[in-house]
Amino acid sequence: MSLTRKQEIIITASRLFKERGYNAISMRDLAAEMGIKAASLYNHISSKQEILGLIILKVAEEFTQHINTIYLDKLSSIKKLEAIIQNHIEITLKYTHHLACMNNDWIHLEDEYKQRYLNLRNEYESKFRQILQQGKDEGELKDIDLEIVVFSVLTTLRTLHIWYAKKTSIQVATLQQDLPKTLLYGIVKS
Amino acid sequence: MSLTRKQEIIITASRLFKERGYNAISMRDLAAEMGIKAASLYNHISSKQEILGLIILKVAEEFTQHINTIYLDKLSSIKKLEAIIQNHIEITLKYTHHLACMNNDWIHLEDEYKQRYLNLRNEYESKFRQILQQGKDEGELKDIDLEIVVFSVLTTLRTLHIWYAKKTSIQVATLQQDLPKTLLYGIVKS
DNA sequence: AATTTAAACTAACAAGTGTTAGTTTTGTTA
DNA sequence: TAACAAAACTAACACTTGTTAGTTTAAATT
Repeated sequence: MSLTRKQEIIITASRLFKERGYNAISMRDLAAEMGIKAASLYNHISSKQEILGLIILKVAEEFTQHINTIYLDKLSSIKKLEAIIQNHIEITLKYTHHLACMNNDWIHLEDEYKQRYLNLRNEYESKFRQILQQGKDEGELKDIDLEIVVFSVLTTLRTLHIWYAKKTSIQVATLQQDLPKTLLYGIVKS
Repeated sequence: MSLTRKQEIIITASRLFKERGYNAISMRDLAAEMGIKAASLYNHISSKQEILGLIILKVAEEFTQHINTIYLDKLSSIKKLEAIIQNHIEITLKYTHHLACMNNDWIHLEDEYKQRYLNLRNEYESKFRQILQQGKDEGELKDIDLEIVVFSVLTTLRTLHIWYAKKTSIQVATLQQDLPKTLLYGIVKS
Protein backbone atom coordinates (compact mmCIF):
# COMPACT_ATOMS: atom_id res chain seq x y z
CA MET A 1 0.00 0.00 0.00
CA SER A 2 1.82 3.07 -1.22
CA LEU A 3 1.46 6.61 0.02
CA THR A 4 -0.70 9.13 -1.74
CA ARG A 5 0.99 12.31 -2.93
CA LYS A 6 -0.84 14.19 -0.19
CA GLN A 7 0.58 11.92 2.47
CA GLU A 8 4.06 12.39 1.03
CA ILE A 9 3.64 16.15 1.26
CA ILE A 10 2.57 15.92 4.87
CA ILE A 11 5.46 13.69 5.82
CA THR A 12 7.98 15.96 4.13
CA ALA A 13 6.38 19.04 5.67
CA SER A 14 6.45 17.56 9.16
CA ARG A 15 10.18 16.97 8.83
CA LEU A 16 10.87 20.49 7.58
CA PHE A 17 8.60 22.08 10.19
CA LYS A 18 10.39 20.14 12.89
CA GLU A 19 13.79 21.26 11.65
CA ARG A 20 13.08 24.94 11.10
CA GLY A 21 9.57 25.75 12.32
CA TYR A 22 6.30 26.33 10.46
CA ASN A 23 6.82 30.01 9.73
CA ALA A 24 10.36 29.53 8.53
CA ILE A 25 9.33 27.05 5.85
CA SER A 26 7.84 28.52 2.68
CA MET A 27 5.67 26.64 0.24
CA ARG A 28 8.57 27.00 -2.18
CA ASP A 29 10.91 25.33 0.31
CA LEU A 30 8.49 22.46 0.74
CA ALA A 31 7.96 22.08 -2.99
CA ALA A 32 11.70 22.13 -3.68
CA GLU A 33 12.19 19.38 -1.13
CA MET A 34 9.68 17.30 -3.10
CA GLY A 35 11.22 18.16 -6.43
CA ILE A 36 8.27 20.16 -7.75
CA LYS A 37 7.10 23.78 -7.95
CA ALA A 38 5.12 25.49 -5.19
CA ALA A 39 1.97 25.87 -7.22
CA SER A 40 1.86 22.11 -7.82
CA LEU A 41 1.34 21.50 -4.13
CA TYR A 42 -2.13 22.97 -4.46
CA ASN A 43 -3.23 20.05 -6.61
CA HIS A 44 -3.07 18.03 -3.39
CA ILE A 45 -3.66 20.33 -0.44
CA SER A 46 -5.81 23.40 -0.03
CA SER A 47 -3.51 25.57 2.06
CA LYS A 48 -0.34 25.65 4.14
CA GLN A 49 -2.55 25.84 7.19
CA GLU A 50 -4.27 22.58 6.26
CA ILE A 51 -0.91 20.81 6.24
CA LEU A 52 -0.16 21.98 9.76
CA GLY A 53 -3.64 21.07 10.94
CA LEU A 54 -3.45 17.54 9.57
CA ILE A 55 0.00 16.95 11.05
CA ILE A 56 -0.96 18.08 14.52
CA LEU A 57 -4.50 16.75 14.84
CA LYS A 58 -3.37 13.32 13.71
CA VAL A 59 -1.17 12.76 16.77
CA ALA A 60 -3.31 14.79 19.14
CA GLU A 61 -6.25 12.50 18.38
CA GLU A 62 -4.14 9.41 18.80
CA PHE A 63 -2.99 10.52 22.25
CA THR A 64 -6.46 11.40 23.43
CA GLN A 65 -7.92 8.18 22.13
CA HIS A 66 -5.31 6.17 23.99
CA ILE A 67 -5.76 7.87 27.34
CA ASN A 68 -9.52 7.52 27.06
CA THR A 69 -9.09 3.78 26.78
CA ILE A 70 -6.62 3.55 29.65
CA TYR A 71 -8.80 5.77 31.76
CA LEU A 72 -11.66 3.30 31.67
CA ASP A 73 -9.51 0.22 32.28
CA LYS A 74 -9.72 -1.62 35.58
CA LEU A 75 -6.12 -1.03 36.59
CA SER A 76 -4.30 0.50 39.51
CA SER A 77 -3.31 4.12 38.95
CA ILE A 78 0.33 3.12 38.82
CA LYS A 79 -0.32 0.61 36.05
CA LYS A 80 -2.25 3.27 34.17
CA LEU A 81 0.61 5.72 34.49
CA GLU A 82 3.06 3.11 33.26
CA ALA A 83 0.85 2.46 30.25
CA ILE A 84 0.68 6.16 29.48
CA ILE A 85 4.44 6.51 29.63
CA GLN A 86 4.84 3.53 27.30
CA ASN A 87 2.38 5.06 24.88
CA HIS A 88 4.32 8.30 24.78
CA ILE A 89 7.51 6.43 24.01
CA GLU A 90 5.80 4.47 21.22
CA ILE A 91 4.22 7.49 19.58
CA THR A 92 7.49 9.37 19.85
CA LEU A 93 9.27 6.62 17.93
CA LYS A 94 6.53 6.36 15.33
CA TYR A 95 5.72 10.04 14.82
CA THR A 96 8.84 11.92 15.86
CA HIS A 97 8.36 14.74 13.39
CA HIS A 98 4.63 15.11 13.90
CA LEU A 99 5.21 15.30 17.63
CA ALA A 100 7.92 17.92 17.44
CA CYS A 101 5.69 19.88 15.11
CA MET A 102 2.79 19.65 17.53
CA ASN A 103 4.87 20.88 20.44
CA ASN A 104 6.55 23.74 18.63
CA ASP A 105 3.99 24.94 16.13
CA TRP A 106 0.51 24.36 17.57
CA ILE A 107 0.54 28.05 18.39
CA HIS A 108 0.39 28.80 14.66
CA LEU A 109 -2.80 26.86 14.14
CA GLU A 110 -5.71 29.11 13.22
CA ASP A 111 -9.36 29.23 14.19
CA GLU A 112 -11.04 25.85 14.07
CA TYR A 113 -7.82 23.84 13.89
CA LYS A 114 -6.48 25.54 17.00
CA GLN A 115 -9.75 25.08 18.84
CA ARG A 116 -9.88 21.39 18.05
CA TYR A 117 -6.27 20.95 19.16
CA LEU A 118 -6.83 22.77 22.44
CA ASN A 119 -9.95 20.73 23.13
CA LEU A 120 -8.03 17.51 22.63
CA ARG A 121 -5.20 18.70 24.83
CA ASN A 122 -7.54 19.76 27.60
CA GLU A 123 -9.29 16.43 27.43
CA TYR A 124 -5.96 14.66 27.73
CA GLU A 125 -4.78 16.70 30.70
CA SER A 126 -8.10 16.27 32.42
CA LYS A 127 -8.03 12.48 32.13
CA PHE A 128 -4.42 12.43 33.26
CA ARG A 129 -5.30 14.55 36.28
CA GLN A 130 -8.14 12.24 37.21
CA ILE A 131 -5.89 9.21 37.06
CA LEU A 132 -3.49 10.92 39.44
CA GLN A 133 -6.37 11.83 41.72
CA GLN A 134 -7.46 8.19 41.71
CA GLY A 135 -3.92 7.28 42.79
CA LYS A 136 -4.04 9.72 45.67
CA ASP A 137 -7.49 8.58 46.75
CA GLU A 138 -6.43 4.95 46.77
CA GLY A 139 -3.28 5.80 48.71
CA GLU A 140 -0.84 4.73 46.02
CA LEU A 141 0.54 8.20 45.33
CA LYS A 142 2.08 10.73 47.66
CA ASP A 143 0.22 13.83 48.74
CA ILE A 144 1.95 16.20 46.36
CA ASP A 145 0.27 19.16 44.67
CA LEU A 146 -1.63 17.66 41.76
CA GLU A 147 -0.88 20.38 39.23
CA ILE A 148 2.85 20.12 39.81
CA VAL A 149 2.80 16.43 39.06
CA VAL A 150 0.64 16.90 35.96
CA PHE A 151 3.08 19.53 34.83
CA SER A 152 6.36 17.78 35.45
CA VAL A 153 5.36 14.39 34.08
CA LEU A 154 3.52 15.64 31.01
CA THR A 155 6.27 18.08 30.12
CA THR A 156 8.82 15.33 30.17
CA LEU A 157 6.67 13.00 28.09
CA ARG A 158 5.77 15.65 25.56
CA THR A 159 9.34 16.57 24.81
CA LEU A 160 10.74 13.07 24.52
CA HIS A 161 11.24 13.68 20.81
CA ILE A 162 14.04 16.13 21.53
CA TRP A 163 16.10 13.50 23.25
CA TYR A 164 15.20 10.75 20.92
CA ALA A 165 16.49 12.88 18.06
CA LYS A 166 19.97 13.07 19.53
CA LYS A 167 20.10 9.33 20.05
CA THR A 168 23.67 9.64 21.22
CA SER A 169 23.29 7.31 24.08
CA ILE A 170 19.71 6.62 25.08
CA GLN A 171 18.55 3.22 23.90
CA VAL A 172 14.85 2.57 23.53
CA ALA A 173 14.97 -0.40 25.89
CA THR A 174 16.70 1.73 28.51
CA LEU A 175 14.14 4.44 28.05
CA GLN A 176 11.25 2.02 28.49
CA GLN A 177 12.82 0.71 31.65
CA ASP A 178 14.27 3.78 33.34
CA LEU A 179 11.89 6.56 32.36
CA PRO A 180 8.94 5.17 34.35
CA LYS A 181 11.29 4.54 37.27
CA THR A 182 12.53 8.11 37.20
CA LEU A 183 9.13 9.72 36.86
CA LEU A 184 7.30 7.52 39.34
CA TYR A 185 9.89 6.63 41.97
CA GLY A 186 12.34 9.54 41.79
CA ILE A 187 16.10 9.55 41.61
CA VAL A 188 17.11 9.68 45.27
CA LYS A 189 17.91 6.46 47.11
CA SER A 190 15.55 5.77 49.99
CA MET B 1 17.29 54.17 37.35
CA SER B 2 15.09 54.14 34.25
CA LEU B 3 15.33 51.86 31.27
CA THR B 4 17.09 52.85 28.09
CA ARG B 5 15.01 52.79 24.92
CA LYS B 6 16.97 49.75 23.80
CA GLN B 7 16.04 47.86 26.94
CA GLU B 8 12.41 48.78 26.45
CA ILE B 9 12.53 47.39 22.93
CA ILE B 10 14.03 44.15 24.16
CA ILE B 11 11.44 43.74 26.89
CA THR B 12 8.57 44.40 24.51
CA ALA B 13 10.07 42.09 21.91
CA SER B 14 10.51 39.27 24.41
CA ARG B 15 6.84 39.47 25.29
CA LEU B 16 5.71 39.45 21.67
CA PHE B 17 8.12 36.67 20.72
CA LYS B 18 6.82 34.61 23.61
CA GLU B 19 3.22 35.13 22.56
CA ARG B 20 3.55 34.52 18.83
CA GLY B 21 7.09 33.40 18.05
CA TYR B 22 10.08 35.21 16.52
CA ASN B 23 9.17 34.67 12.89
CA ALA B 24 5.55 35.67 13.38
CA ILE B 25 6.50 39.08 14.75
CA SER B 26 7.50 41.70 12.21
CA MET B 27 9.52 44.78 12.96
CA ARG B 28 6.34 46.73 12.18
CA ASP B 29 4.46 44.75 14.82
CA LEU B 30 7.14 45.46 17.37
CA ALA B 31 7.30 49.13 16.48
CA ALA B 32 3.51 49.49 16.67
CA GLU B 33 3.54 47.95 20.12
CA MET B 34 5.98 50.67 21.16
CA GLY B 35 4.02 53.41 19.45
CA ILE B 36 6.64 54.23 16.83
CA LYS B 37 7.48 53.32 13.23
CA ALA B 38 9.59 50.32 12.26
CA ALA B 39 12.46 52.36 10.88
CA SER B 40 12.82 54.15 14.21
CA LEU B 41 13.78 50.92 15.91
CA TYR B 42 17.06 51.01 14.03
CA ASN B 43 18.17 54.05 16.00
CA HIS B 44 18.52 51.66 18.93
CA ILE B 45 19.25 48.20 17.60
CA SER B 46 21.14 46.98 14.59
CA SER B 47 18.91 44.13 13.47
CA LYS B 48 16.01 41.90 14.42
CA GLN B 49 18.50 39.14 14.95
CA GLU B 50 20.38 41.22 17.52
CA ILE B 51 17.20 41.54 19.59
CA LEU B 52 16.76 37.78 19.67
CA GLY B 53 20.40 37.25 20.49
CA LEU B 54 20.36 39.68 23.41
CA ILE B 55 17.16 38.20 24.84
CA ILE B 56 18.42 34.64 24.75
CA LEU B 57 22.06 35.06 25.70
CA LYS B 58 21.10 37.15 28.70
CA VAL B 59 19.32 34.27 30.45
CA ALA B 60 21.56 31.56 29.04
CA GLU B 61 24.54 33.27 30.60
CA GLU B 62 22.77 33.70 33.90
CA PHE B 63 21.94 29.99 34.06
CA THR B 64 25.43 28.88 33.21
CA GLN B 65 27.01 31.27 35.68
CA HIS B 66 24.81 29.94 38.45
CA ILE B 67 25.50 26.28 37.83
CA ASN B 68 29.21 26.96 37.64
CA THR B 69 29.07 28.41 41.14
CA ILE B 70 26.96 25.58 42.53
CA TYR B 71 29.18 23.05 40.86
CA LEU B 72 32.22 24.16 42.83
CA ASP B 73 30.42 24.41 46.17
CA LYS B 74 31.17 21.91 48.91
CA LEU B 75 27.66 20.48 49.10
CA SER B 76 26.06 17.08 48.78
CA SER B 77 24.73 16.37 45.30
CA ILE B 78 21.18 16.50 46.62
CA LYS B 79 21.71 19.98 48.05
CA LYS B 80 23.18 21.04 44.75
CA LEU B 81 20.19 19.72 42.85
CA GLU B 82 17.84 21.52 45.21
CA ALA B 83 19.74 24.74 44.63
CA ILE B 84 19.51 24.28 40.88
CA ILE B 85 15.77 23.73 41.03
CA GLN B 86 15.36 26.85 43.16
CA ASN B 87 17.37 28.85 40.69
CA HIS B 88 15.19 27.73 37.81
CA ILE B 89 12.10 28.80 39.71
CA GLU B 90 13.62 32.19 40.48
CA ILE B 91 14.75 32.91 36.95
CA THR B 92 11.38 31.78 35.64
CA LEU B 93 9.65 34.33 37.83
CA LYS B 94 12.09 37.07 36.94
CA TYR B 95 12.52 36.43 33.21
CA THR B 96 9.39 34.59 32.12
CA HIS B 97 9.34 36.05 28.62
CA HIS B 98 13.06 35.73 28.01
CA LEU B 99 12.90 32.13 29.06
CA ALA B 100 9.97 31.23 26.85
CA CYS B 101 11.75 32.95 24.02
CA MET B 102 14.92 30.99 24.66
CA ASN B 103 13.09 27.69 24.64
CA ASN B 104 10.97 28.33 21.58
CA ASP B 105 13.13 30.51 19.37
CA TRP B 106 16.78 29.63 19.95
CA ILE B 107 16.54 27.64 16.74
CA HIS B 108 16.20 30.93 14.85
CA LEU B 109 19.46 32.31 16.14
CA GLU B 110 22.03 32.68 13.40
CA ASP B 111 25.75 32.03 13.16
CA GLU B 112 27.68 33.37 16.11
CA TYR B 113 24.64 33.93 18.32
CA LYS B 114 23.54 30.34 17.84
CA GLN B 115 27.03 29.02 18.49
CA ARG B 116 27.36 31.00 21.70
CA TYR B 117 23.97 29.79 22.88
CA LEU B 118 24.75 26.15 22.14
CA ASN B 119 28.08 26.43 23.91
CA LEU B 120 26.40 27.79 27.02
CA ARG B 121 23.74 25.10 26.91
CA ASN B 122 26.28 22.33 26.51
CA GLU B 123 28.29 23.72 29.39
CA TYR B 124 25.17 23.75 31.54
CA GLU B 125 24.18 20.19 30.69
CA SER B 126 27.70 18.99 31.24
CA LYS B 127 27.90 20.47 34.73
CA PHE B 128 24.46 19.12 35.54
CA ARG B 129 25.51 15.67 34.39
CA GLN B 130 28.63 15.78 36.53
CA ILE B 131 26.62 16.71 39.61
CA LEU B 132 24.38 13.70 39.01
CA GLN B 133 27.44 11.51 38.55
CA GLN B 134 28.80 12.77 41.84
CA GLY B 135 25.49 11.76 43.45
CA LYS B 136 25.73 8.28 42.03
CA ASP B 137 29.37 7.94 43.06
CA GLU B 138 28.63 9.00 46.60
CA GLY B 139 25.66 6.62 46.76
CA GLU B 140 23.03 9.28 47.20
CA LEU B 141 21.30 8.72 43.89
CA LYS B 142 19.83 5.57 42.40
CA ASP B 143 21.55 3.71 39.60
CA ILE B 144 19.35 5.05 36.80
CA ASP B 145 20.58 5.83 33.30
CA LEU B 146 22.24 9.23 33.59
CA GLU B 147 20.99 10.66 30.32
CA ILE B 148 17.40 9.88 31.17
CA VAL B 149 17.67 11.79 34.42
CA VAL B 150 19.40 14.72 32.76
CA PHE B 151 16.63 14.75 30.20
CA SER B 152 13.61 14.45 32.42
CA VAL B 153 14.71 16.90 35.08
CA LEU B 154 16.09 19.55 32.74
CA THR B 155 13.07 19.38 30.46
CA THR B 156 10.77 20.01 33.37
CA LEU B 157 12.85 22.90 34.67
CA ARG B 158 13.23 24.52 31.28
CA THR B 159 9.53 24.63 30.59
CA LEU B 160 8.41 25.92 33.97
CA HIS B 161 7.43 29.17 32.30
CA ILE B 162 4.52 27.48 30.52
CA TRP B 163 2.92 26.51 33.78
CA TYR B 164 3.77 29.69 35.55
CA ALA B 165 1.99 31.60 32.80
CA LYS B 166 -1.30 29.90 33.47
CA LYS B 167 -1.09 30.60 37.17
CA THR B 168 -4.50 29.09 37.66
CA SER B 169 -3.58 27.13 40.69
CA ILE B 170 0.14 26.73 41.25
CA GLN B 171 1.42 29.04 43.97
CA VAL B 172 5.09 29.91 44.05
CA ALA B 173 5.49 28.61 47.60
CA THR B 174 3.90 25.32 46.60
CA LEU B 175 6.16 25.10 43.61
CA GLN B 176 9.26 25.70 45.70
CA GLN B 177 8.19 23.01 48.10
CA ASP B 178 6.69 20.30 45.90
CA LEU B 179 8.71 20.53 42.69
CA PRO B 180 11.98 19.34 44.29
CA LYS B 181 10.03 16.59 46.06
CA THR B 182 8.50 15.42 42.81
CA LEU B 183 11.69 15.50 40.79
CA LEU B 184 13.96 14.02 43.43
CA TYR B 185 11.79 11.61 45.38
CA GLY B 186 9.09 10.64 42.88
CA ILE B 187 5.35 10.49 43.21
CA VAL B 188 4.76 6.91 44.35
CA LYS B 189 4.45 6.16 48.06
CA SER B 190 7.15 3.85 49.37
C1' DA C 1 20.08 81.62 22.58
C1' DA C 2 22.95 78.46 20.04
C1' DT C 3 24.49 73.94 19.44
C1' DT C 4 24.54 69.24 19.79
C1' DT C 5 22.51 64.80 20.40
C1' DA C 6 18.77 61.47 20.68
C1' DA C 7 14.95 59.70 18.60
C1' DA C 8 11.40 60.07 15.83
C1' DC C 9 9.72 60.51 10.87
C1' DT C 10 8.70 59.54 5.40
C1' DA C 11 9.80 57.05 1.44
C1' DA C 12 11.61 53.49 -0.75
C1' DC C 13 14.33 49.14 -1.88
C1' DA C 14 14.79 44.31 -3.17
C1' DA C 15 13.36 40.04 -1.90
C1' DG C 16 10.10 36.77 -0.37
C1' DT C 17 5.17 35.34 0.94
C1' DG C 18 0.79 32.25 0.05
C1' DT C 19 -2.13 31.56 -3.46
C1' DT C 20 -4.81 31.60 -8.08
C1' DA C 21 -5.60 30.96 -13.11
C1' DG C 22 -4.77 28.81 -17.00
C1' DT C 23 -1.95 25.47 -19.57
C1' DT C 24 0.83 21.48 -20.62
C1' DT C 25 2.62 17.01 -19.65
C1' DT C 26 2.23 12.26 -17.95
C1' DG C 27 0.15 7.99 -17.15
C1' DT C 28 -3.95 5.10 -16.98
C1' DT C 29 -8.37 3.36 -18.55
C1' DA C 30 -12.13 2.67 -22.11
C1' DT D 1 -5.85 4.85 -30.21
C1' DA D 2 -8.82 8.09 -28.01
C1' DA D 3 -10.35 9.99 -23.81
C1' DC D 4 -9.72 11.09 -19.25
C1' DA D 5 -7.75 12.17 -14.94
C1' DA D 6 -3.75 13.22 -12.15
C1' DA D 7 -0.12 16.04 -11.44
C1' DA D 8 3.07 18.84 -13.05
C1' DC D 9 4.10 23.48 -15.20
C1' DT D 10 4.52 29.05 -16.13
C1' DA D 11 3.16 33.50 -14.95
C1' DA D 12 1.33 36.51 -12.15
C1' DC D 13 -1.28 38.71 -8.15
C1' DA D 14 -1.35 41.49 -4.01
C1' DC D 15 0.92 41.82 0.13
C1' DT D 16 4.51 41.53 3.70
C1' DT D 17 9.32 41.28 5.02
C1' DG D 18 13.86 43.48 7.11
C1' DT D 19 16.42 47.23 6.27
C1' DT D 20 18.56 51.78 4.45
C1' DA D 21 18.85 56.76 3.32
C1' DG D 22 17.84 61.09 4.24
C1' DT D 23 15.15 64.42 6.95
C1' DT D 24 12.66 66.56 10.75
C1' DT D 25 11.46 67.16 15.54
C1' DA D 26 12.29 67.16 20.55
C1' DA D 27 15.31 67.32 24.42
C1' DA D 28 19.57 68.24 26.68
C1' DT D 29 23.82 70.77 27.06
C1' DT D 30 26.89 74.68 26.34
